[in-house]
Amino acid sequence: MSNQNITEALGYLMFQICRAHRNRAQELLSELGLYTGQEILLMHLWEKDGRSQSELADLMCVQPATLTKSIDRMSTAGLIERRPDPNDGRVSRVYLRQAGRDIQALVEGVWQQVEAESFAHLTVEERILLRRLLMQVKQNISPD
Amino acid sequence: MSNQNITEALGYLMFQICRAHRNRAQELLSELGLYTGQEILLMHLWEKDGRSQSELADLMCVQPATLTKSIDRMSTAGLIERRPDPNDGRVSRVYLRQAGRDIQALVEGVWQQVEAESFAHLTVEERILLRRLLMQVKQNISPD
DNA sequence: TGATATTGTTTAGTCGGCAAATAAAAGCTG
DNA sequence: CAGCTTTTATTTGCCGACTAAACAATATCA
Repeated sequence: MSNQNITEALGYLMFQICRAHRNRAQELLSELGLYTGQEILLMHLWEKDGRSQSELADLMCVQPATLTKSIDRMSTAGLIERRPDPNDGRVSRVYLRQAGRDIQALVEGVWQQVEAESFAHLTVEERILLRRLLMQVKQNISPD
Repeated sequence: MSNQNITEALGYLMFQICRAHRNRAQELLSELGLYTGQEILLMHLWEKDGRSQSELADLMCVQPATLTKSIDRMSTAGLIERRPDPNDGRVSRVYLRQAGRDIQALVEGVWQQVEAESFAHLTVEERILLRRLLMQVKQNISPD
């Protein structure tokens, strides 16, 4: 119970898996001209276009300052664009451009592939169980 | 089975947990003057002092270039120091300095605290099960 | 109405990561 | 032994992430 060694912590195990997951996703996403994390932003726009930056920051659990630079780069790349909110001069809303829409299927394919690789050799029951356990962990640690 | 939506992927769930875990650890480690990831390097030195950089890179699943800069900063901070290997002119070995030894108990305390917070409300059986499932995922995705 | 919060975004600086190119030392091989 | 290959570490440059601070626009309230 009192694991002195960090190496044996469940948190460290998850840390290693997430890094491997990220590296594998990056390997495939780089072929689409994307960097890690950019597909998450696109995903939220595919779900609902024209979100404000603070809205995106909340959804992505990221600081607003992180988004500013990322949106700059993705705008330069032609994936998205900023447009000021007509009703509130403070907020700037983020909209998909055509290039950002066009890669949706490819990006989702990448995620499905990595998902399949990661959770191979697990039965359906085990996946359901894993999801239930992880949901509990998320509730424990997320500042809801 | 064919989850179109990335939000519902198990990989995304783990991604969110890892970020929350990292942020929580960072919050506590910053009080010790450490940045995220530095405690992992120290951990491997506490286990065995004087490791080479390539050895550390393997253990940490990190590129050598990442370590170079991190070791620079941690050396400046007085936590560790580089010493050339007497038998092989290529390798430089990393040794703990006193400040790096002194914070071991504090850092391990932080990890135990975050571990306890993260995996609260899970029975012993559930933790064992979670570990088994995660080990399988790690084997799937890690380039052993 | 006018002074004071509050909210949304940006800027500057730092850190952990990566890839690609480079340099230096050791190992191998004919 | 000379030449090629492999291993080890560094440099450069970029991206995602953070904090702290600044700035601009809207809300709030006396």
